[in-house]
Amino acid sequence: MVGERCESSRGEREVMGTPERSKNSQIATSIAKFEDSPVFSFLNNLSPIKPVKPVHISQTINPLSFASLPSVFSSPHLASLRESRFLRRHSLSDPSKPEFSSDDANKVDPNMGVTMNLDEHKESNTDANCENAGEPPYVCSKLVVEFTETLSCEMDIVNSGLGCLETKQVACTSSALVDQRSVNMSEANVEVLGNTDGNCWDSLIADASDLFIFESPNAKACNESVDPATAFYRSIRNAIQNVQSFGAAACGEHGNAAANMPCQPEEGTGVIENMSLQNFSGVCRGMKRRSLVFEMAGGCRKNMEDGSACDSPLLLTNSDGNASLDKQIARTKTGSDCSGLLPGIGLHLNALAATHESSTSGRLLIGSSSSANFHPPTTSQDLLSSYLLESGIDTFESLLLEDHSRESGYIANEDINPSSPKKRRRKSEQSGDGESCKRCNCKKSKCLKLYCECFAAGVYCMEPCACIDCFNKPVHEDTVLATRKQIESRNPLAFAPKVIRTSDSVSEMIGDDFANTPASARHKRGCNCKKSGCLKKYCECYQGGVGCSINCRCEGCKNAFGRKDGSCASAAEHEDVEDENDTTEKAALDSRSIYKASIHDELDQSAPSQSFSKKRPPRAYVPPTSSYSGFGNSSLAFPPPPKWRPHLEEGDEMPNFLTGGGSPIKASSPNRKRVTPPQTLTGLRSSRKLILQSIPSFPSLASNR
DNA sequence: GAGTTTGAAACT
DNA sequence: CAGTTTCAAACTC
Repeated sequence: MVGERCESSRGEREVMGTPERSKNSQIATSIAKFEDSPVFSFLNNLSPIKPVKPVHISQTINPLSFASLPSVFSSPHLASLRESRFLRRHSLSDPSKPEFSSDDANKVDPNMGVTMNLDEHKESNTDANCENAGEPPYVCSKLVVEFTETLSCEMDIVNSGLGCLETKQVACTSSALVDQRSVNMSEANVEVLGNTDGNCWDSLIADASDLFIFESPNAKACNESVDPATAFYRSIRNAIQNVQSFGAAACGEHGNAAANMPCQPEEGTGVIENMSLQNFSGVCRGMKRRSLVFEMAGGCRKNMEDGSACDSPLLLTNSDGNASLDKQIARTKTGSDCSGLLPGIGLHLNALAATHESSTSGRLLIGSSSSANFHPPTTSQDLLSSYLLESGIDTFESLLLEDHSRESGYIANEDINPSSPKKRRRKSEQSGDGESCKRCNCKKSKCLKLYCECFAAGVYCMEPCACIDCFNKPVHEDTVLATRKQIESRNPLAFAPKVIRTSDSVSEMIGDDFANTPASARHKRGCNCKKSGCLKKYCECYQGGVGCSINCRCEGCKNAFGRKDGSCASAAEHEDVEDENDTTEKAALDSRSIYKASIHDELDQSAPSQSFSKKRPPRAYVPPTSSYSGFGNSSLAFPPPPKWRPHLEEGDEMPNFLTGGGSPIKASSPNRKRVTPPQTLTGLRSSRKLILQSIPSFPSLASNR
């Protein structure tokens, strides 16, 4: 019964708000009216949560007020300590509950100074006299404790007397101050005391200042103390927390009968204890929440005790500064760990990489690469950094996302075009184990060389692969990594994409539609075709769906995407001649059908093939310096847009995006090895995504560093 | 599916 | 750095 009453008082505080009801007569009426109601009992069980909300709201108003606290509350370890202490205090306070019971007035909790103080205070309160100037400072704190706990309906207000009720009134004001984020909760209590007993001011202030010392990491030992001073501090702390938790509600309700709805001291002790325990659990919840809020203010380093805690205004406030990041972290971390808000960039990237990895099954080195990103800088890493900078990529995340989207498109497109054997293979692969697997067919390289598409793409070989004696498997991870390192040592960008989109080329495009044309990208190293005329996939430029450029050493270039001499077949030409060119016709048809089928995907992918989807012909790249013109306009055939078609088509070529080998620094072309920096991507943001598409896959670049 | 072609990758 | 070899994809039949 007592427990019910106590709980009911809390619940009624929400329902009832007239201060005048705080009078004893009204209290008694209220008690008689509600205490026996099972409904209220039930409601009271639910009530503890409600009073807290206003507190949070108030906290949101002035979250900065807690700025000074972080130093005290910020440490996760400390947070745990505090939490444990809350629990401990709980257990300690529980016995104090009986204090409200006169029967338990003599009950001594050896552990609890608070209990003692409260008991003493209760006695003093029974005198309805808050003037305890003559008492030691810690006695003054009792007032605060009682006041606050009364607000939390944990205290016996009936015994407090009118004077204490007035004190509560004052306390309410202080609570309001607290709500306004008076910053220092102790001030509120000080104010309360000031109203109740000005003599306690100094001591209380001093104590209040010490109060937070309790919250310090080193305070645990202090907590062990049970001396009166410690007890006093604890009382203050409880009071502060209770004020914080219930102050807002109490402001409007403290005077009501519900607030005064007491746990009648006359009740059986055992019942009271149970009740107290029960009630205290609710209080504890509020306290925990409050503590969490503090911690949140300190940087949100602690897990939210409950879901609402994560919704706390402070969290939101915190999110203001790092909204996107927080959201991301919250999503990835299920919002349970606010510490995620403050992870190092490495952690963030790891998470991203992990996400990416999960999204792209079979990704070989993403995880390691992500972690490897933070290895001491190496030449390759520097290159990557500069590369990214030049590319206008400000985040690895975007790179990852882009790469992922690219793969997605690539995968999606695989379904569309089943023409070639590889397409079929890709398709089967797609339906099979994974999009990332390139289904290599290596027989001698053990899939540990760039010959292997899977390896070059940074993915493990999987079941669909027909490779022999394959080492590119998770079981040989060490070997794979070592090999990759070796290769990268030889060519830092060996795993970088061969085709890179350039803003320069984009800017050269007349219309926006051309921004996504293959001509907007170029093979970094250039091809070295001799016989294929750059009209087959033997040619990396063609395979990549880009035109040849000055970098190419190709002979007889007929690259439909753009010959290195700058000539190009027009769209009309492609349209007209596509039937004429038997060799490329099929591919052209395929590609166009793909375009049509994948226009929507293209929009997202921003692939150069988009232009193709519009039946725009491959645009000849007309480099300003196009000096190679030896291979004229012989071919007007509309070729399939292989390299970019991967997005649309099957993805034979897609691996090339991921596969490396292309080193801007050292061209490996047998005919002419050059030191060719990656084409600078100084494009606008508008072209960023386009650029990103040609960015080397994150894992490949970052791995093994 | 086997064989051929091709050019990048790797090696010297 | 150039030439050669190796390799596997692309291609043809």
